[in-house]
Amino acid sequence: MKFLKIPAATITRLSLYTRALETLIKEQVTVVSSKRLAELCGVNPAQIRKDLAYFGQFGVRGVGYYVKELLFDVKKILGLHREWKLAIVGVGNLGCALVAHENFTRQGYRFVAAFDADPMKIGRKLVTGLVINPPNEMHNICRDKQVEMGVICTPADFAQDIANRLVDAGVKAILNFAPTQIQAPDGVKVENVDFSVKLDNLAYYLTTG
Amino acid sequence: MKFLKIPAATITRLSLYTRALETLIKEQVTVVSSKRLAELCGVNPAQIRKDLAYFGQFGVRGVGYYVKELLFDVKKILGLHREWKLAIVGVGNLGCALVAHENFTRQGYRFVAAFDADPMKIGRKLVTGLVINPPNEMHNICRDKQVEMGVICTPADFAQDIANRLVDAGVKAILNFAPTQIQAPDGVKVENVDFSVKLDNLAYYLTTG
DNA sequence: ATCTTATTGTGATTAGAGGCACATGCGTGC
DNA sequence: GCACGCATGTGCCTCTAATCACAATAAGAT
Repeated sequence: MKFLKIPAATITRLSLYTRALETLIKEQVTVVSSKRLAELCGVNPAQIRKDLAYFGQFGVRGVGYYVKELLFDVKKILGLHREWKLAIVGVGNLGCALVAHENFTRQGYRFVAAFDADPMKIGRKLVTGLVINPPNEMHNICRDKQVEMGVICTPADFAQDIANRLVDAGVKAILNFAPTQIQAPDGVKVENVDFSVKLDNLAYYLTTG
Repeated sequence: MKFLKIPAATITRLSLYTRALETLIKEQVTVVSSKRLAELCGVNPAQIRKDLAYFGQFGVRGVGYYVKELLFDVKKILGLHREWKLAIVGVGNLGCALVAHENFTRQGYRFVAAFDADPMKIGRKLVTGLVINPPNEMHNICRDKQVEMGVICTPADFAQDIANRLVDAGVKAILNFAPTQIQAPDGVKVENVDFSVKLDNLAYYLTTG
């Protein structure tokens, strides 16, 4: 396949594939067809084949895909073959929950720093043993601990300021849970986890059918 | 404008617009152009005008949109002019955090029931005063309290079972935080909040540039 | 009253993603 | 060793969504 720009949706689906493949491994399935995998992920079989085709040839014609191999390859494509160092900013209810959450721990995502503006919290430890630091130390600590991703769990009003600080500290990827749009310079990727938007979608659906 | 099927992406953006409009109201701005609003939301101005055009004419040519009016209209479109009754299932760290979170409380989303399978938790109260019930009472309680949306915060393995119970209890909209794909019958809308996928996106971005 | 300026609403255009369908090629059975 | 069946890889087509560009039109200035 020629060298093409890869759709963001493809990357998102690759992530879905890894989960389905992990499930298959648990069930001791060794080979899977695009048809079967498609059912598990709720997508079109051709879609799967095309997504994979962006990165090479992973299947065997007449057979399918070897589950373990494919999982390895897809993880490698996504960059999940290594550990990632994260910092959490805003250690309220949600922030604490995330630090301990399986979605992070399952793969190689590790929190190595925590920040909060609340003076009452500074110096305290999270359940993981992580010490909470004040935001003004973000620059030094993040560089020190080589933080690669920042997770923002502050109220919306502070999110942009925190994002700026993270960028300043050399962080190139931000996961934003605050319900607001964050501006970041080129070269910094922001992903929003916006459940208020999802809720509104549901409300609309229920309202109109 | 003719009667057309409305893209899901449009609804998602409408939700973004409401947030930007609320910010503008706080800043006492009374009129806004599609250009300005587009900047705030990070989208194309024509996109905004077209999104709105699906539902009618809301602007004044040569002037722009009256912020307060537009916010009212868009909220009405999304169904945010009324209260919505939710149930939370899975009251771990994340579940607890969500029940108290501003994203839900800000608009008219109200938790009226909570469920968890852990016998240690049943009968206890959340910070909001909500009593935790066992899953087998879901059917009766949800119908009793007229729950309209269900929020799933269980581990992935239980998510599908819980979804089935919610559907059985007459719930027509599900917000799923578990990292797994949920099957639901026609007429039931499922939205996934999947931060493990978002993380993987960031990992990919950092890996390949 | 008319002209100017600003901004909407929308038809036309472009871009892009998803799905179909078939040729390709691997493995198995005879 | 050959033929058959099956699932991949991929060119092509379709459909949808985003963007452009302009005509319509409202407010304010002259």
